[in-house]
Amino acid sequence: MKTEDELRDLQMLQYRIRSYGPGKMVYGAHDPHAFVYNIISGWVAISHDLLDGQRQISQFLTKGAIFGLRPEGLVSNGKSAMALDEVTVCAMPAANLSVLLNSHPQLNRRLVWMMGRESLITENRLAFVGQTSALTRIANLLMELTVMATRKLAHMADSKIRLPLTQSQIADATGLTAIHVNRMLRKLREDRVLDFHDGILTLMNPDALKTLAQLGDEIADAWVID
Amino acid sequence: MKTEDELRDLQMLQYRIRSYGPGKMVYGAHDPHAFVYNIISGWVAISHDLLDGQRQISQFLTKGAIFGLRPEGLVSNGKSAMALDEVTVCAMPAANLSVLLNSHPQLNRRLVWMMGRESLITENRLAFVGQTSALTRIANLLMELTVMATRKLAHMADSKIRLPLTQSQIADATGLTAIHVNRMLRKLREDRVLDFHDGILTLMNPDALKTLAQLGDEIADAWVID
DNA sequence: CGTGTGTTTGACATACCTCAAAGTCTGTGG
DNA sequence: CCACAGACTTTGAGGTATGTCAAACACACG
Repeated sequence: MKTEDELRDLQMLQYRIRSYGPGKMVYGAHDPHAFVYNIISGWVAISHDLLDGQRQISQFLTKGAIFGLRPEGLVSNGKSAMALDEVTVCAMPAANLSVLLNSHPQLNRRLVWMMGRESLITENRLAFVGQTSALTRIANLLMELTVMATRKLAHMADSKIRLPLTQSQIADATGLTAIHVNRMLRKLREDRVLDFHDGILTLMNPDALKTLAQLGDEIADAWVID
Repeated sequence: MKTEDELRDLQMLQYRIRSYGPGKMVYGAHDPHAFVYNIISGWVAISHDLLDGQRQISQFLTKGAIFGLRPEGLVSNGKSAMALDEVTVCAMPAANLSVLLNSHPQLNRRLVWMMGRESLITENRLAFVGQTSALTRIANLLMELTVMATRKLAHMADSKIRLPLTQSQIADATGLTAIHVNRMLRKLREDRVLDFHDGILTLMNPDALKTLAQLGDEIADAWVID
């Protein structure tokens, strides 16, 4: 199912279009979140806050992604969604969605697919954060974001891609400190693999990056929303 | 929906009951997995293998959990499911399941709930692996498994719980080495917090453990399958 | 012109890993 | 019954990847 069809279905709901500037929260860690969101444009980061104030970014989302959904009866406290750049979303009351799901098997299947995709991506991130070096984690994350942004895996040398991230956000996603992320980005630049600067990623050597990122072919499929 | 009702529904499928001994693979990293499984008894570990042979355990599952499900069209290579003790599962062809889902909204909702629950748990693990110390990661994992096994959060001092895990498996789940897990377990024993020995966890000081594990109340709800 | 956020760099500290070796227990075959 | 191998655990010594602390720089914003 294409995004356009999906959006048409969503018009049967009391949806609202909302926009958020960079750094604005779509929902906060302790908000009762009664809405489900579909990204129309821009980047959103979903993060999970721990009791001592540490933050783990679990996902980066872009156009077509759905977020804010929760299992009924479970409170997922400590989760928040932040706009990374200028973001436009379609927000609808969660209650209305569950009604629609029963009558629209297509939409239901789409939703199940999205949730499964999300799981794959999160488990992939977990595996890298748990098992690999700082350099590999960063390389893998940048590959993920690149594929999400461009919706393709292969890139020519010196391609430039806009990724509206700070080094600090890369740190929160990879389980590193911003300072160490900075050191690793410097090393990647010195090794002529990539240059990440002011939200612009330059792929100096895409093949080297793919190797460093320990990229399996399969996961890249999940990064692309068709 | 209770497990009994669900099992009754599953009888409409060509399900098969299968058993696996400790260490046996329910499915391997490169198997085409055509089945979906529902655990009747025992523990199963789901893990994600990286290219260089590293392994990350992303979930531990017990009675009532569903696994083996994948988003249509996405190959999730490198994932495997291993029996930790004597495991009995109900296996059904994935194709049959999707037919049933359309006709049984109850089952469909249950499945969506399970997937959401799974996501919460994996994101929680990611946050701990990415952001916390070895001691906290281990404490948090042991709390998770304890709650899954007993289906309740509170425990009296010196309660004993059977958790059929090796230190090496704890290491694979927490992103540590088995050697370091051993050292941390020794420290927990010396600090009279817990003792983990031959698959038996003794909660010497449950409150101290809960604090160490940085346990939020909400996530515990997701650990219990009702 | 000051304040804040993000980046960059250096010196130093440490949590965790690696390597090495011995100990325990179980199962197996002679 | 003994010898052996294999999985898991335990401990020590030493190394290193990453974190911490400190300071300066750049840039945007009011």
